Amino acid sequence: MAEISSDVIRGYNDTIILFLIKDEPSYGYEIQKQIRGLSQEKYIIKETTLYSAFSRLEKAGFVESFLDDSSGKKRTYYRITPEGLAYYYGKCEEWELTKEVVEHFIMKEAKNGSN
Amino acid sequence: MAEISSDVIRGYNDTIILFLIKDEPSYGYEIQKQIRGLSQEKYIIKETTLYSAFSRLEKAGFVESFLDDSSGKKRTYYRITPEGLAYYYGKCEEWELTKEVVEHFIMKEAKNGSN
DNA sequence: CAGACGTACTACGACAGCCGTAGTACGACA
DNA sequence: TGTCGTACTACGGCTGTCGTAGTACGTCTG
Repeated sequence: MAEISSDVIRGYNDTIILFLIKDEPSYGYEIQKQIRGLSQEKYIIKETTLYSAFSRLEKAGFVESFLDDSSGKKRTYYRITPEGLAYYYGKCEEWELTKEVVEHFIMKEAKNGSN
Repeated sequence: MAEISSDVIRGYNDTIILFLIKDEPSYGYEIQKQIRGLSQEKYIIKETTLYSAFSRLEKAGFVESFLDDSSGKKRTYYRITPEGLAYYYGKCEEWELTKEVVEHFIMKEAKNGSN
């Protein structure tokens, strides 16, 4: 059973995060669980990867953070900015292109049979 | 016009190279041109990226090199090994999985319209 | 009430792969 | 003779991922 290598996803972690906060703000732990769930355990983002992505995105102006402890837990929520949304849509378009390109070099039905 | 960022392809450069030598050996310059051509100029691999991939692949036992100057030019050709072929097919399967996962987070028809 | 467990992070440093820059070398062509 | 295209090699910087570790607080359990 193939596993997804992180180098493949590398260019899309930011995009995945933006997707998950684009309708409503969320926070690290929750996003991690959502990625895990939506990918059916096929992709589990590492905490350090996730939080460093947040700071990168905030530095870039693609997300804004705010604190909320109304749940009893202190959490840093992230909200997408208009620039972040534009970036997200750009990445979606890029994805379509990338897919097209990569598939020139990929064989589906790779092989039937043995070793 | 979207451009493909290298981080996206990062996990697939090796796969692309293996694809291009899997039926017959080839060499750096030629492979570079093939990638450019097959992707319709959408992906242009950098020389340094390409050659460092070759040495990585050779170290891993996925390709073998040999010299040929019968064309008047001295060239280092690379030939895929059985292990390299197996790796290639594995990557093809991984690609299908990756595609599936990423597309949970991508919106097609991202937006119609302006800016 | 102590300790384990789950939640929610932060800090630090290593490493891999991409890429910019630069340089070599040689043949063809003008 | 000089420029262009071919065919590389070397070096070093940078970005993003990830291993390891540690903090802190709430809840649940015995």
